[in-house]
This record gives sequence, structure tokens and C-alpha cells, in this order.
Amino acid sequence: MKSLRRPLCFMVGRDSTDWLPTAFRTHTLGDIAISGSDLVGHEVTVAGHAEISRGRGGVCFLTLRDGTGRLQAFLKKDALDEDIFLSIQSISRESTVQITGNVAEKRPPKVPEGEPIPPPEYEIFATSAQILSEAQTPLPVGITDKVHVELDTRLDNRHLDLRRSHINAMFQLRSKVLSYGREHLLKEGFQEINTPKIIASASEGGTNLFAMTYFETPAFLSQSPQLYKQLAILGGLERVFEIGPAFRAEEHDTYRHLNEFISFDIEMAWADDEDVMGVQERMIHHIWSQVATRDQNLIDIINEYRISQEMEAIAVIVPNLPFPRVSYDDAIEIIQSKGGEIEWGDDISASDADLIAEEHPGFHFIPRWPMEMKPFYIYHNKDEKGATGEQLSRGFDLNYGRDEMTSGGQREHRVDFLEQNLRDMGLNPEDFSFYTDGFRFGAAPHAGWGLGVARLLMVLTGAGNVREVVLFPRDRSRVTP
RNA sequence: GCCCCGAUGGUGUAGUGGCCUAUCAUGCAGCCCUGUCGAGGCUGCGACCCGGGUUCAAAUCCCGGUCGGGGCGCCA
Repeated sequence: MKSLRRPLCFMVGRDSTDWLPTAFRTHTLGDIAISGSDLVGHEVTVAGHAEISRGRGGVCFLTLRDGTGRLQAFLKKDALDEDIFLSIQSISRESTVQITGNVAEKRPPKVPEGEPIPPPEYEIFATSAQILSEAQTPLPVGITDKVHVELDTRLDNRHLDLRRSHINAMFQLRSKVLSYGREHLLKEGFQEINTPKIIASASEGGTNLFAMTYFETPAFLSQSPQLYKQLAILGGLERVFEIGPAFRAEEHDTYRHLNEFISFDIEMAWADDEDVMGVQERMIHHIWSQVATRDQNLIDIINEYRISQEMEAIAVIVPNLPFPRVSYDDAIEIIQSKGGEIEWGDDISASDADLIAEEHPGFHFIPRWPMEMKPFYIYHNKDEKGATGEQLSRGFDLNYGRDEMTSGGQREHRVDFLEQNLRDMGLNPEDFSFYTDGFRFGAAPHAGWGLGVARLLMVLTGAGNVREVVLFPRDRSRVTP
């Protein structure tokens, strides 16, 4: 690991080498940090936030940061307008500045005896400068401070929190994860869809919905794209996925729940639960291996912060395929053998999941749940019975350690079973006719899953709370910012 | 929704009835330093969540409120 004495101030988190110039800059800071050797002697214009201004008298070292990286500007009193020099010498942190100057190699820092001299870094020797916007002092949360800041304070000031390098890196990773996931699904023939988020009635039952008024009609925010993605499959779209919001009016308050979250859903025709578990593990494997080979710089930035806070560094360990399958029957057995108090037919609680995680710390599927614990749209084979003779379903979960990432399954495509399941769960099939009608004219057997994007990100980034990896999280007590 | 815990400068903290005119770090302001880079040195600034109560005396104890944290349930 890199020495803490030399934080990687100029670490680059984003490849911006092919970004086009804009009205405010010819190059990004990250670009110059990477391509500095080709740019030495060239005049460039850059813009960014003033991270710190050091030096007095006739010199000033201004560390600038934009969304791509950091770079030092070197200002000499006799090389530019004196008033501007003085105002930048005493500029407040986070003010935005535009600098024009020539790229030069930095003088190497003094290093303690015996330590290697670091590779060359680059700076801009300023010939002109302009303050674009001054920052008030003090900042409500420090961008480069070493002091810990609580999540609640950070979320109240998310616009500043996002400027912190490791937070920026986490959100870049979020974008990468979605992009690699899309990339994989498109390769397997899936097409991206969007389903309505304003709905007339419960789409699954179970959780509470947020009520709203749709002109003169009562309506709800969708808790899941479930029924609509199935209708897309029944309509012959073969393989679909959606990355979109889901809303649940549950008053839960944990590190892994939000009332608005992004669900990554797929649905696949002519497939059973095993088929879509395959899609999922291949997709996750693709995401992990892409991040491991292409985005180690982002992981490094996160680790730089974690180490400074005396937290354990994270590593992207590409999981082996296939993921272990721990059937519900097996899970009950494992929990019981470890002294957990659980009976067949009980839900697997968090402390039970801890016991399973002792044997399967990484990704693992838990297939074949009892039918009575699964929603009405989950399929069952009549002759598949659990350890106590109860009906099993083709529903599954994907867990990482103790945390549930996904729930999915083969869907019930036989309309008479579907209606019976609804009745068994105390629901009226007539209320679901918009859905069940889709099954009356020849239905393709199909399967799918829904994955919590923030939960997956939590695993990848080492975040201890889904709120960390959601830009503006919505929980029981937070609706702003 | 249930159970536990907490609230002190901008931020993060120390504090267990009188040693509190409240600790430390960071920040902010000012001064010194013409190659800094975890910059350094010096001088300042800035806080006990709100309302009630107990007590000679409350940051500290009690009650209520508000806000927050952890765990659980439920789920993704």
C-alpha cells in the first residue's frame, strides 16, 4: 500500500483524455495529470475548485480539483496581475477558479532518506487567472478534512459531500456497474424497457404503497415493475430488463432499506429459475471482472480514504462461477446445526443469515423457498416438496453474506393456478384482471429477478449503508435535499 | 412498528453534580516564510438541542418534546 505520508493528491479517477474543450477550459485536470509529459510547454486553460492555496510572499501554490482529478497551479507574483495574484493567494477553499498557463514538470517533493523519488508530476505555471465564484466560509462539511463527518450531516450537504474524492469514486463506480450490467444483458439478448411508475392498484400486495392522486383518480407509486415486465414478456419481447425506481411506504429504518430505490429487473421467456440465476451470476461476474480490470483506480481512491480513517481496504475479488446454491431446505439445516432457532416454514432472519454467511461469506443463491412464503406469481411444481412435505416454489434469493441482493423466480404462467394463488392469499383475482388477462391467450413460461442496485454497490464499495451510494436517498425521515 | 442508545464551536469529539471562564483535532481569521505538497511556526475566533423540574450549585440528575444513531421485523 502507498505511504500515508504521501496522499495521492493528484490521483485521477476518471479518464477524460478524449473530452473536447469547452468554453471554460481546454483540458481537464485529470487529462493534464495523465498526459502531462506530452503537454509540457503548451498553453492550457483549466477550471476547478480551489482545494487549498499555500505559500506566501511572491509565490502561491493553488491545488485545483475538478471532477476528473487534481492539479497544482503555480502562481508567481511577477508573472501575472498583482491584484489577481493576491486574491488567489488568499482564496477561500472550494471557490472556483480558471487558470491559463503553461504545463510544466513539478519540482519533486523532498522525500525522507531512503524513500524512492515519486514519478514526475505536472503543474501549470499561471500567466492569467480568474475567480469564477467565491466560496463562503466556513464550509459546512470539509472536502479534504481528516475529521470524520456523520452521514446525516453529509447528506444534508450532499452537494459538498460529493466533491470528496472517495464519494465521487463511489458514484463513478455506480455508473460503471450499471453500464457493465447493461453491457452483459444486451449481449445475452435482453432489451431495455420502462414500465409505468404510476399505477392503479397494488402490483404485488405485501408492502404498503404511497398513495397519490392522478387527476381525479386515486393512484399509487409502483413498488415493483414485476407485473408489467411479465406483461412485456407475455407480449413477446422475449428478454427484457429495466433499471428504474421502486417505491415502498414501509417504515423501516436500516442500513439496507430506502423508501425509493433503484431496482435492476430482468424477465426472460422460455426460462425457469435456474436459467435466470445463470443470467444473474454471469452478469455479476462480468461486472466484477470489468471493475477489477478497468476501475482499480476508483477502488484505490476509496481505499486511500478508508486507510486514512483506519478502515480496512476493500478488494474486488471476482467471484467464481457458479455461485453456491444453498436450497431453503439446506439453509434450515445449516441454521439448525449451528444452534439457530428456526423451523421449516419460518423466514430466514438476519441472525439466521449470519449463520449461513459463516459458511458462504460471498454470493450464494437460496433457491426453492416454501410456496406459502412466496408471492402469488411464483411458480411451483406439484411434486417438489420440502423436508417436511410442504409445497416448494421456484422462487430464489441471492445473498451476499447476510444481505439479500435479489429475489426472483420462475413465474406462474398457468392462469388458473395464478387465480387460485391470488385467492389463497386473500386477494381478489378480478382486481388483477389487467394482469391475469395477459395469460389467457397462450403464455410463455418465464422467469426473472429484481436486484437492489444500492445493495450491490454496498458490497462493491464497502459502504456500510445504502444511503452512501444513493445520490439523494429517501428514507422514513428524509425527503430533502 | 418494537427494543436500546445518543444530542457539546462550522465539522468530529473529551466530559459521570462544584475542578468548566468546557478538552482535543479539524476549520475559520490574522501574522511570519519566494518551490509548497499531511507544509510549518505564532496569535486569535467559535459550542453545552428545546421546554419544564430537582439542587446552594446542572453540559452532567429527572420529565416532556424535537432530531439523530444502532439493532430487530419486513424487504431489494
